[in-house]
Amino acid sequence: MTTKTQKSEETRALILSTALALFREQGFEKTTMREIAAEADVALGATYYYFSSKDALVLAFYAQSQAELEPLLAEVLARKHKNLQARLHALITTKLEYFQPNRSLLSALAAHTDPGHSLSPFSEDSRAIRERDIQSFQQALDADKVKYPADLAPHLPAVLWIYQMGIILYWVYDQSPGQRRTFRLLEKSLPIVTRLIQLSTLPLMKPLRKLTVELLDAIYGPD
Amino acid sequence: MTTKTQKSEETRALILSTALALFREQGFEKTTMREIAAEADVALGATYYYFSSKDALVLAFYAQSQAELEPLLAEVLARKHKNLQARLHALITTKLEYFQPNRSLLSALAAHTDPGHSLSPFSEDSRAIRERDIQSFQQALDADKVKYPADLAPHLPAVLWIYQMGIILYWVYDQSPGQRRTFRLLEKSLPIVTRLIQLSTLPLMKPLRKLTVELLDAIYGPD
DNA sequence: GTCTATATGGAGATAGAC
DNA sequence: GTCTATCTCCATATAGAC
Repeated sequence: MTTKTQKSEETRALILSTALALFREQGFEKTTMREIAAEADVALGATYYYFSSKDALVLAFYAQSQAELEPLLAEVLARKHKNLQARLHALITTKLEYFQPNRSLLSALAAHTDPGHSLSPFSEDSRAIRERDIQSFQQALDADKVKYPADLAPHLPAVLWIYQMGIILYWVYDQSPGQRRTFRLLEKSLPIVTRLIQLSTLPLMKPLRKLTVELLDAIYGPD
Repeated sequence: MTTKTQKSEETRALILSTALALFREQGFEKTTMREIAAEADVALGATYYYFSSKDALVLAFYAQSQAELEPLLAEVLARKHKNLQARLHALITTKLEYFQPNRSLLSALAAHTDPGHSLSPFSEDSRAIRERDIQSFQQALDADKVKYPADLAPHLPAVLWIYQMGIILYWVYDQSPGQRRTFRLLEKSLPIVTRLIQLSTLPLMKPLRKLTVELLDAIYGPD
């Protein structure tokens, strides 16, 4: 049965890698399940046996990517960056570089804002991936000795994650050569984000911070 | 030929209203083009003759909605609100109320972040609608005698429009009873938005504002 | 458990009737 | 120009072979 399981694992891997190659070459929409099956030399049904839908292939890619990214991100966080801004910059650019070859595939993921859609970054299906990803921002924040306001601090990782998702979304659809608009966006927005976090500690900002925390509680709190 | 044109116009209207009714009843995804054609008593091809795709029906709905909304929004803006916050609140709630019966249909619009997809609020196809909509925020800003910083002012309508789109997106997928979470989100976020705009006039905020304007220039500027 | 052959039903395209 | 009948291709489902 080891044999069987192993053979199965190989078939699964073959189908996934074939699919990813085709997605890369022709894009997600253009590639059909029939093509994937034919190219991998299995019947169409076999493809569905391993991946219950075309979307499931993308989800598998997403999960695999996150697993491969984890050590890369850990390594990035282990480096001695001079401040939060530098760490965030390193985290985000590492991800963009990693996803570069499959940029068009990511659009299949980014295309869905509907939290009910399994491919949405906000869906239940991608919850585990999302929570791990948010964790990396927690670490980026914790690497500083600086104290963030107690009321705001618990929300910051999720806020930074949303910021990152915005950047990635922009990048996915960025048609400029080498996606240079995205990098300009990153260079311009990152200082604002970190500056705002710094400002939030000022007594003058107390009222605005209070409003912001209330807003975040409303978003993440119960109905 | 008046007859012909008129008959045609009637068929078109019939197909559109039939489609919208079905979308309302069963949702966008569940409704098939075949059903629409059958219910409207025309051949499938006729439906495609008037609307080149299922998405085109939604776009037609969007355009029609915007046309119907325009006088409503003008009326709202004509009322004497006490400040920007009140005007924005009125604008946004008016839209939400108007779209209430077709909330699920809006998800077909909101589902696409891809600016290349015609149903995206950022697409070329919806540019005219978008620009008119941004105009209403321009008017909401102009109704005040207050001067906004000259560097930031030109960007404010588009920024407020994005804020509105965020609220609408949240509303579309809000599963809480009566979408009360969205209204809480609106009550909590609107003061922050207007407060930030006020703060932006402070000399202390000059550096941050400068960064923000640079960011906006990068977003809306050329490649 | 793994996989094949075949079926279903839908979006969209098209040739041509009127 | 308006519309019908029909076709193609696709995602997905399923019965059952091995």
